[in-house]
Amino acid sequence: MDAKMTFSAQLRMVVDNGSLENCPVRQVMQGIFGKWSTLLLLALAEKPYRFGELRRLVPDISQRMLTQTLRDLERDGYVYREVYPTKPPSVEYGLTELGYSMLKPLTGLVEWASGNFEAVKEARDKFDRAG
Amino acid sequence: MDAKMTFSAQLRMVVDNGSLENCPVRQVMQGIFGKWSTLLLLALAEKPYRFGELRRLVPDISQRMLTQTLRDLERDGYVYREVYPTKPPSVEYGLTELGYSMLKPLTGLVEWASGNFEAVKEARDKFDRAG
DNA sequence: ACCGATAGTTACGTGAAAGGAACCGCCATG
DNA sequence: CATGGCGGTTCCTTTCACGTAACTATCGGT
Repeated sequence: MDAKMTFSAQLRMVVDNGSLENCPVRQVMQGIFGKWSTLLLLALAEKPYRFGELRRLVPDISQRMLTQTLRDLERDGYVYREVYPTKPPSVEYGLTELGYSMLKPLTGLVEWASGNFEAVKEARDKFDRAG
Repeated sequence: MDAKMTFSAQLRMVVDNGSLENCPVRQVMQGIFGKWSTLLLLALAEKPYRFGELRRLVPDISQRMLTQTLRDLERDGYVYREVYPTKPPSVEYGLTELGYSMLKPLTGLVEWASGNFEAVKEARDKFDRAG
């Protein structure tokens, strides 16, 4: 659906629907732009992981933020959570179809960022020097 | 450059480079994910606008946030700012080449969000009902 | 009896981001 | 002479995302 939209059509999607607070695009994007969301989605894109594996894979994340971010991603339907009744119980996280589908445009952005951060860095330095 | 990257290669881009604080991908993405950034970039994609025109186009933004967001986008090289010595002086904002280049992957995400917010909404409702 | 690993939850604190309101200089118009 | 539009800046407050630390429960091993 909506295969190609003009910029102004997209703008209207973002800006309309009454107040901006209720804007559907904003509501979806906010769930993706958390500090750890992209990182975890990329990790899970490779293969499903268990909670502890994710902790070791992303050492800077706290236990609390890992739980919370995974819950948020699960709530939005990007990630599934499966509990195996082993002892001690193990919990597997992985991407849903919706998650994979969303990851495609998201990785487009990640690739752009990793390919262009030099240009952005230069722009920043130039701007700051012009001060 | 980096035409195709595996997920794990992307993950390494995000997670490596020593501490996450210095991660280049994160540094670039944070400049894009502000509350008003996407909205303004989409607006400027249509055509250059003056400060006051942008205010009227995005009525919910405060003067302060409009100035600040435009400055941030200018600093990162996505937006140019041109002052015309009319009276009173008028200031035009528009996308740079870098801005247009970044907007392509970004609109991919916006299109995904506008096409799939129903699915996300359903996932949220289902999750919340399951309690 | 105690320690570590599993996968969390709860309470509390903090800094960055965002919002609100007022103020600024300049000029043109009524 | 003062009012309004232009393009901001400054100060103050609030909100929220994120962080730290401690606590939970169950089981296996030593």
